[in-house]
Amino acid sequence: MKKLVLIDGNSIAYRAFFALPLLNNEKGVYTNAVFGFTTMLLKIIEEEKPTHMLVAFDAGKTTFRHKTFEEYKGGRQKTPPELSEQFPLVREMLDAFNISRYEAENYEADDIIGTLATDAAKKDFEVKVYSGDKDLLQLVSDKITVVLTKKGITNVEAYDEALIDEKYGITPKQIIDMKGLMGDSSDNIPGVPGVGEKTALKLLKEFGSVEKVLESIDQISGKKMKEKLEENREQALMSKELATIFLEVPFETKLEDHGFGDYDEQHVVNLMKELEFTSLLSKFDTGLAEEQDLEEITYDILEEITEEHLVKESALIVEVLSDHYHQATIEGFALVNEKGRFFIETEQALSSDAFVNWLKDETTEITVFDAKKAVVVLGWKGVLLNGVSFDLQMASYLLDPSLSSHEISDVAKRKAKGQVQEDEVIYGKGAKQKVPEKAILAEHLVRKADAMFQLKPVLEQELIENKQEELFRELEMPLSIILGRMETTGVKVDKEQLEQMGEDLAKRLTELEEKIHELAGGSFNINSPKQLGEVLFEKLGLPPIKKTKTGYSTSADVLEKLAEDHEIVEHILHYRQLGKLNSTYIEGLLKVTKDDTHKIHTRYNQALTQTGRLSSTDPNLQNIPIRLEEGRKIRKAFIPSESNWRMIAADYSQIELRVLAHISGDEKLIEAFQSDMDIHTKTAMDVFHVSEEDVTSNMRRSAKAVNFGIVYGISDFGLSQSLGITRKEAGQFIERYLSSYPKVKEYMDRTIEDAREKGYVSTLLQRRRYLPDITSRNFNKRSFAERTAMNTPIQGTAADIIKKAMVDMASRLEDEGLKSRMLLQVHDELIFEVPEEEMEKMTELVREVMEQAVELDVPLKADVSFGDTWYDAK
DNA sequence: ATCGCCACGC
DNA sequence: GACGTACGTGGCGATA
Repeated sequence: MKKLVLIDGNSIAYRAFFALPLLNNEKGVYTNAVFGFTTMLLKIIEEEKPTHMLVAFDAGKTTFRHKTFEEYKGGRQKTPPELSEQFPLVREMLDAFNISRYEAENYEADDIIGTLATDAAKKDFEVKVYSGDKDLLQLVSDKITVVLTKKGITNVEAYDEALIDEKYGITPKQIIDMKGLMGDSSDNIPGVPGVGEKTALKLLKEFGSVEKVLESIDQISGKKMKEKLEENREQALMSKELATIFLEVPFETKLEDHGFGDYDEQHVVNLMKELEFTSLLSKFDTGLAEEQDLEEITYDILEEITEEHLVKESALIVEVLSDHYHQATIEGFALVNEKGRFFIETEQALSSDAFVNWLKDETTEITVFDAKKAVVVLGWKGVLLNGVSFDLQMASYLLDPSLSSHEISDVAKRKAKGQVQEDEVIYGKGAKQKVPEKAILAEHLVRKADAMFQLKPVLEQELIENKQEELFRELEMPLSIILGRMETTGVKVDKEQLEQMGEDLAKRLTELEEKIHELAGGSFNINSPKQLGEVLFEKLGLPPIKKTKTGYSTSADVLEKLAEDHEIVEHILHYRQLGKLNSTYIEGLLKVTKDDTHKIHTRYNQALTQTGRLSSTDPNLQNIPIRLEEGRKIRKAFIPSESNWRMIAADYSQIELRVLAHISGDEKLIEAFQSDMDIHTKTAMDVFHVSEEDVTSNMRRSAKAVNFGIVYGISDFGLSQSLGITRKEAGQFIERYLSSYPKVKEYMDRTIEDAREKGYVSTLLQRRRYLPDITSRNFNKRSFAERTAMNTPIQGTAADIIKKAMVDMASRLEDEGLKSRMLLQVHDELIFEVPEEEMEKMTELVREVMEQAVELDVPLKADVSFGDTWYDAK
């Protein structure tokens, strides 16, 4: 069957413009509307698979409707120039896709669409109309569907007759009557004053049309309403006329001329490249095109490495495919410096004394990508890499942590230095990943090293301009080596302990499962939210409190509210809790424990979070349970790796709030920390204006939640959730907090202002986070950016501080010749394993180093504890 | 393989 | 009044 898609060009372009932030490409051309439009276009092509397509635009300013009513569309805001300038680009994009476009003097896009749609319907086409304008609903019939944008650009809703009936209770034709009565402020159609959507629909359901309503004025209840209708007879009829889409626009072309399907992909790809729509390009086969773009590169495959090749300033690739780099295979090396470009096979490299010694040399200045990975991988092979001076990934991350990729190929593209293919193109991905033949591998690695060699001075210069050089050289670079050592050291676990807990849990889970199935009156998978939802809310008839996109919500906060209604609920909560412990922690940890050493080697990602914190994977050792005793016991399995050693855990007390006190300079907060008060009690005193004795546990709980909110930048909504109060109350609460701490309020305002001016916020050690949404017209986006602006300097500075403490700690351990080892970092906490004889010294040293990491206007406080296991160090 | 839901930590 | 609301990682089930 033939299918015609008609697009209301102006409407969709407007929609895209306002839905997206004001993107521009490198040349400074605004592209957000074109981008949104193109996204929509691709979606339509993919989903509708139209045989015919046409995009209609409004032509000049006046149309035949202005003869009827001069002020038609009066009072409209002028199209922003940032949008106007994009229309030619939209047209260009349509031409690239070989899609017809049409505009006609005197007529609006609606009329063109209406004329074509009805014509096509007669010829038995299936017709889809895309717009953001409800007016078009009048066209709907059994052949014509109108798809309206809902929110954003690709979130749409398709209206057929049934849906219009469901939503409005009228037929498509009556949409015109509805507009006639209620008017349309955006088009400046007056309608009948005092009649809105509700009244219009009521009248239409009773009488059927504007004309019938006017004939039957005497039957209408309400004196006012009668008067209004009487007075505005003509206006109502005129409004209806204005809202009616004209279906006989004269065309020079035939419907058949607007076929779609044959277009030059390369043309589209080129235009998208020019506009920098990289995310959209992935849908096209650009691989070939990119390969053609690569210029030749020359290099040598080194059979013998000599001093000649090993100069001080070099870029080095240590190629490892797997992200999971512990004991991974090295695929090859590439070396680029002023002497040339070289590829070296792994065997060759590692058996060359000259090369290995060069790697070990601390005075070289090697540029790598992901220093930690290189150091760890080589470390497992017994090779030391000591001369790393520049980590390209780290530099890219510090310059802008929000970039979704810091891969060499992407940095190279961004800075237009060197030509590198993406790793995925060379190796494939997932199960299909494999190493290509030597020549291809060698060239790829050389290209990467070559790009790094060129990129290093560029990024270095940017770091200097940003005043981030010290952060880079003195903090993150040394830390990456330290983290690598921590990962390689690993932490020992008591496997038997974990296995024992696992058996215990398994038994209890079986019991709970039986109980739940019995109470439910049948067996089902408790782990499936879908099945669980059906049991709870359909079979057992409990009230569904919250819905998710795909069905009923069964989250813990929902279940807690249902606990009183049915016995089954508490068992489910318990089942969930134990199930989580068993699958994620017991089974999860056992899976990643090395068989021979019983050690776990996590990996820290040092170039990922937006705030400067680390993250940890395989396994994540930063979310081992602690809150509930049941889960906390998992920590009993983390033990020292040598006999007669113990665990030390040291955590910063309220580091974020201390940072806040420092950067805001608020006297009350500073005083509280100088006198080492319980900060939540202090907050309760200040917010509720009571003395210390009069702070109830509830007040303290609320104060704690507000402090939590300040630290994590949550919204009034977030606070209302955590305290179980209304959003309004939560909002008032936050206001009370801010008026209690005026300097904090000043800090918040100043930071937002700052972010607006500069486009980014920074931490104590000059870490940056860019916040483009801070000027967004979208309330949510803007609010989110504002909260981020306030929160990032706090959380990010805390991250800076503990990182500094780690670097200091590592040098102290070395300077003092201690055997103790730093094992883990959990955001505000450091874990060590310590020989018995160093315990006394270490407890003091750790405290001192952490508290002296930086000097603030408030003291930093670290609590140090120890025990035979991580659990006991509390 | 990828998405959605849920749950754990700070 | 919109609209969806700290940062992460991982397991599971459902779906493609």
